[in-house]
Amino acid sequence: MNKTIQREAIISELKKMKTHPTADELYSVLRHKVPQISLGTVYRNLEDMAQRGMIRKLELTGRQKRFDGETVPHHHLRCKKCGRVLDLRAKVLPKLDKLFRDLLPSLGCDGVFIEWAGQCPECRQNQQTKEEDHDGEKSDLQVCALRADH
Amino acid sequence: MNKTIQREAIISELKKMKTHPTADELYSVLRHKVPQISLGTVYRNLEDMAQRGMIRKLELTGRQKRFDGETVPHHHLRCKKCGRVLDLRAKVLPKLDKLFRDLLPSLGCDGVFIEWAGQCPECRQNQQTKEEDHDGEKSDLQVCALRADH
DNA sequence: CGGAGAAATGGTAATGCTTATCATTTTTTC
DNA sequence: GAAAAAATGATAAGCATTACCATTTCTCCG
Repeated sequence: MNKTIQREAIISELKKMKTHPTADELYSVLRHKVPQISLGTVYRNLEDMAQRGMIRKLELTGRQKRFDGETVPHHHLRCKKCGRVLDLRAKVLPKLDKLFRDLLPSLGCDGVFIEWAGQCPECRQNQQTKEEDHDGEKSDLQVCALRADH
Repeated sequence: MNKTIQREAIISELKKMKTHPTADELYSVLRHKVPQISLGTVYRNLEDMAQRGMIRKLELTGRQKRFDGETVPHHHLRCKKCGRVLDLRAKVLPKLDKLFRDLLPSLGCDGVFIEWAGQCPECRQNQQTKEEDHDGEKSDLQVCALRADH
């Protein structure tokens, strides 16, 4: 894999971002630094790098593919309000991973994809502010509509 | 929602199928029964019916959307060999659902998507047959490459 | 260095899946 | 059974991604 300006920019920018960008999101950021870069180059390199394990192509629901500069496995939350994908960290999650690891052979499976759904802290904050404004207004938060189900 | 030949065929055929077909898979089956049906009609109706809860649009990884005539939540396995999506049933799964339901509030989430990965029974069978043929050849089954990780 | 060969790029076209549009047909209502 | 409402088929448009290819950029080695 040769060293090129585009390639270096792609990986360094992705590693900096914490937002698991889609190819076009990364592209629009990169244009500020490497104006002549093309969307095809971004796609091509993201794919190659993911293949080599330098970055991670996320297996998520939804139309567009997302990429992550962090290669250590971790959980993700998709915000139902703003659509962004955020890291989810909690003490129970490593335990949950262990549980799954132990469970897989008995199910005849060798992997599992998990995507959490809810509201990100930011949207939750906005929601609260709104509720304070219209004091007494009902929250539209759906509580625990479990969808571990497909 | 008016009664039409196309609509009746779409829902009855989907309910019969156990393969969680994509829109075009269902379309190619339907053409045998309702030759003049169009792909657009299939898409439109699947979407409408999912909205009304008559059927279920599956939240899965991968390019194409899949639909399920069974509206009761259950787990799915995607076969790494043939790519099909099958129902996954096991005693532990309801317990797992309960665990998730209890866990969600503490994580600040209100839902979770799970997709199991592995080989379907059919492909597993074929694999075994092959191994018997080339007696002693190594299996290429990856054991427990946990991917509860994105 | 510097030139040959290999690899990557940018621009564009093509692909695959899905949604939108709209004139025509079918269904419902009264 | 006619008017109004809804759905259909055919086609075009949209979006995300991949393929293609002439040109440019890298790397290697004398």
